[in-house]
Amino acid sequence: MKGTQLGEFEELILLIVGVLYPEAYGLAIRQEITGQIGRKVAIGAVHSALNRLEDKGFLKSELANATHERGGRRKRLFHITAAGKQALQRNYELRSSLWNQIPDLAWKHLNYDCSI
Amino acid sequence: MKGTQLGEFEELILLIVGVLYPEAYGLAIRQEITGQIGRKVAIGAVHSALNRLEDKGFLKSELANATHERGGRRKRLFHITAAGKQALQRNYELRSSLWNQIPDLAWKHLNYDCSI
DNA sequence: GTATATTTGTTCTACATTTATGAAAATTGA
DNA sequence: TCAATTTTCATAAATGTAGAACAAATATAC
Repeated sequence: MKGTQLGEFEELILLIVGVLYPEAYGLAIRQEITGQIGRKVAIGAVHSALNRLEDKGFLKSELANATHERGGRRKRLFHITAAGKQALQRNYELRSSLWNQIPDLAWKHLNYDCSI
Repeated sequence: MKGTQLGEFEELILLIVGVLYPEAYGLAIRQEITGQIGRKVAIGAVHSALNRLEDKGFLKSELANATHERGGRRKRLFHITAAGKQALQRNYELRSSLWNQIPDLAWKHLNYDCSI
């Protein structure tokens, strides 16, 4: 992948930023992944994906003002750019197209529980 | 990703193996990617993805008999396993679900061509 | 017929990018 | 200062990318 391509994890993060808008920031995104999707990831993985996505122009971010809660470093809130939305749509269309091109024949052999 | 996850390129290869069934082998897959999809990849990239997919249990392969064409070496023909189909479907459903959870609000700001 | 070239295809090796992990550092309210 | 929250950083592992080396078959020249 060379810069403009969207990795598997990156696509997941991009979608979740959309779902969580306008409260999409590192830790909340991680919670969504572990809680809703049931996949365990470290916080660092999330942030490195967020940074790459911003470098590629699929996300933008700004620092939010401090909240009135105890503790709490300022959050970096992310949102999807037009390019990000376009990348998601392009991926969706490509996969749909390929999926529809798969002949029924390709699934037939799955019914027989043979070893090959 | 820990062994069972499907990478972006791996998912593409998996789909194309389905499309090309039962004539899915290294070079044909590469031609489909460059010709139909317009993405340039080296033949080594295709084979390493195929090998990983077979290791993960998403593909199986067998050696076909040699053809009577010029240079017709035996091909290694791939086909999707039940686990492979399941992985594709799971990915599809996860992305559809997330996409539908994105509030309209998340796209509103794209209409204004502002810098943030 | 046999040696050599040509074509088709896979395997091997090396390296780049993405994903993964957890500890350390930074910022904020009390 | 202290405790809470969030990001940043260093590092390792998995995935993606590239092309040369190797193998096996047919074609062609002699």
